Amino acid sequence: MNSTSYSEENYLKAIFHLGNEGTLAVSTTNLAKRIKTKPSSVTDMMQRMAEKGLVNYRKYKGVSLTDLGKKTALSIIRKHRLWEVFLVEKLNFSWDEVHDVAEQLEHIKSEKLVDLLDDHLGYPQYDPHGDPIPGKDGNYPSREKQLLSHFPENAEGICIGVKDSSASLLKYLDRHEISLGDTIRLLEREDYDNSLLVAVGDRKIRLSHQIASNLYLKLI
Amino acid sequence: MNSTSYSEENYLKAIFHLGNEGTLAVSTTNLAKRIKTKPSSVTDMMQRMAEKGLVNYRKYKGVSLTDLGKKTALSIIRKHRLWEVFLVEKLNFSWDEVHDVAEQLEHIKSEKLVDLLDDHLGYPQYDPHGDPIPGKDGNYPSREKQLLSHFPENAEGICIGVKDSSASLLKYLDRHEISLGDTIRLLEREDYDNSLLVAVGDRKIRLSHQIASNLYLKLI
DNA sequence: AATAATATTTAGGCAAAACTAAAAATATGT
DNA sequence: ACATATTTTTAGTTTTGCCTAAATATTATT
Repeated sequence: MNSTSYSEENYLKAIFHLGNEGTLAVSTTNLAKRIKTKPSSVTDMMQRMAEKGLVNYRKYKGVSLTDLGKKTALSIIRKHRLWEVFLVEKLNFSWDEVHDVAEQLEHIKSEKLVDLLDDHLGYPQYDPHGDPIPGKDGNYPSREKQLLSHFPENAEGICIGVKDSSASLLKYLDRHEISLGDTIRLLEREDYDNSLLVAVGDRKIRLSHQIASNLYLKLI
Repeated sequence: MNSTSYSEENYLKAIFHLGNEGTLAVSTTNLAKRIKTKPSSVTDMMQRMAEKGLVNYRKYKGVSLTDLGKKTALSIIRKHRLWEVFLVEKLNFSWDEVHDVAEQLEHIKSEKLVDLLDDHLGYPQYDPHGDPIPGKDGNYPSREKQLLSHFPENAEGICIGVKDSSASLLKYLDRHEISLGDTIRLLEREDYDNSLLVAVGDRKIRLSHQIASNLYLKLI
């Protein structure tokens, strides 16, 4: 069995993140933006990855992950997040410097390494950004809540909490009439500043990344 | 400046190890054997790496490292050995399982990572196999002793100690009339079983890898 | 429903790093 | 020193992952 390449793994991860945990189909253009490459390169890659059984690809219809693809994506995300914990907790990286290094470390191939690292860290459930770490079996430890900033486009959720529970954040939400229990749909992500256009009930509101990365929603 | 690729880094390491710490010229055939590739591929690569200023290459005359090449090689060896220490001391890998994983980890690019790792490990001087860890500046901490098994072909040294000081090893050496202070020259390395043909004084002896990796010599 | 705009795919190429087969240079044996 | 053997290089391909430009589908507009 020829195992997945560095590039393939990055595609799997991107598809997983863009397509609401790998179930929705993702367009080649969106993938291209995410991977920072051209749509034609994506098409090319998707055709090869479909051959390998990693993705479901239908011309002009986008891609989604196969079971194998999803399993592989989860194992990479698992590695990424475990390494992030290691970097912050053991090496004293600050949480915002971690990403680029973890992006490299996640591709190291050794099951034993991951298992021993997991053990060494005490089987953490969340990474330094609060994102859940998939288990060895690929199961997410309770997919209850997710940051609005991590939502895929068009996903909908119910507001169930905040990450930073400072008075100023709560006041902000109050002023904009966003309360726990509200249904929020992500309409559009602005690449430039990472702000989000969301629908709260029937109102459309633009939220900064700052806000969105502090709002926990439960996917519906 | 475009930084060194995964492949290039492996070539640098190989040249360093084959050519008595990067000063001697190394033949393309020997390099090919080491890298497990074909001589023609090596020639190809050497021409491109010479362009980049990493090696000195003269047609039919072999290659050696430039200062830049040597500096880069040392930084990779530094990373490799630091990771080995990490794997054994922090994750409880056994010393013989470490190599393949360290081979991958050594290519992670992040100066901060290496520095913090070094700190986390308490600035170790030797890796789990007893090989010295180059410092940030590329200096070896005393090149006094080196395992016979790490010798390049035709290098000569004086036997100054053993790594495993068990009775059985010492008896073996006694029986074969090898004593501290003897001058030993490595004549030939057998790829198949890693055994070595050496000259002790004017006698030629074949030593198993097992033995050679427990004999410390001082290079002369 | 026809046309314009946008998204996606095809076709043809390029660079890295490998390969094989053949040519050229160096080394060896007598 | 000369023929032969070995080593090294060149030339021509392959695969991976990307690119641009052109062709084709799909979606949106009126």
